Amino acid sequence: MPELPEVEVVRRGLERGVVGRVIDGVEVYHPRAVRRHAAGPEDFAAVLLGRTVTTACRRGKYLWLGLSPQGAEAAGPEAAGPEAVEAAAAGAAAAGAAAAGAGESLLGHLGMSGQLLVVPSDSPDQVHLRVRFRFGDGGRELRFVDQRTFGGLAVVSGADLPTSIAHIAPDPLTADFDVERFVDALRRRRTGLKRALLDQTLISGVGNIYADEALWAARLHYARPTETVSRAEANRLLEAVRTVMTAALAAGGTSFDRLYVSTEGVSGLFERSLEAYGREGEQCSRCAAPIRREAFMNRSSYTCPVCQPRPRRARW
DNA sequence: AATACGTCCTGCTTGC
DNA sequence: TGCAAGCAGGACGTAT
Repeated sequence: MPELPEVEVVRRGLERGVVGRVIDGVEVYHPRAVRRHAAGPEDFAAVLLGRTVTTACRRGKYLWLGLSPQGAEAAGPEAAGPEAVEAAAAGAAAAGAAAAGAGESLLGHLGMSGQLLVVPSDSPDQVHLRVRFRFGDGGRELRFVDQRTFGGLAVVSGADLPTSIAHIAPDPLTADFDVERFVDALRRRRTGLKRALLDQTLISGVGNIYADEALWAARLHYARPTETVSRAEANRLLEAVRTVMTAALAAGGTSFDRLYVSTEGVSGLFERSLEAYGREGEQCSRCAAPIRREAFMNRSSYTCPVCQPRPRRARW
């Protein structure tokens, strides 16, 4: 299931594989894949034609491709190569608010099983191929493949940060993540600790796997009421989130159920490094107690019953 | 306002 | 053997 590290691997693949290229063909095979595109599948395909991909960005689990203005003379791949990327990055940093909201982007979310693949045009169609993008250079095409169709694509306003995801909090791997702000906001909540971690308006990019891994690393139980979490514990938890995600990114992500792959179709190797998630009955690497699985929020939570004792006052 | 929960979706696994 | 229930779970709309 793609969370921040997996989405970042995909973003990097898109940066290498499609930035600087001109879209000249779009085919939507399943309308649900573009349900967030308000104007419908036909408009989705039409509005992308002739646009150059200028950037590949990410916040939390969302990723988006910056698009050259509609109707602008299509720049050749050479003209809109790395220079365009640098210009966009510099513009975002320097112009700040002035650049925010301007322009359009192809926004995507992988959901549970979404894949963005950059593959040769003559490679066989995937069973769950939902959208195909061809490029003017005739090179490899971009394919959105999604078995469970929880993911989706849409053309939206905003290039710096699409307006439709302005409610998504910064993610903990960005340099300007405000630690104090996060700690304060977490401790003001009145909910369980894992619920808070999974709330993308508080901190983005954390899903079920890395929430369990970070809680295990920080020796905290998922049902700890947030108002009882000390500043030190909150900082420890955030540090654990960063550590586990950084390690996962270095390993190419976690491919727990083989539905997550990079743009090249490669699985990540972090599954073998998981300490809690998916390890029910196996020994905790710290204390040898068997890892416990419990139903929680209609999904599973894995904890070490010794390292992560259930709080007397539990909240979930 | 803030928090909680049902719903969407498909394919693999489990159990009778 | 075959069928059905269970399970995986991110984000959003709705309910409280």
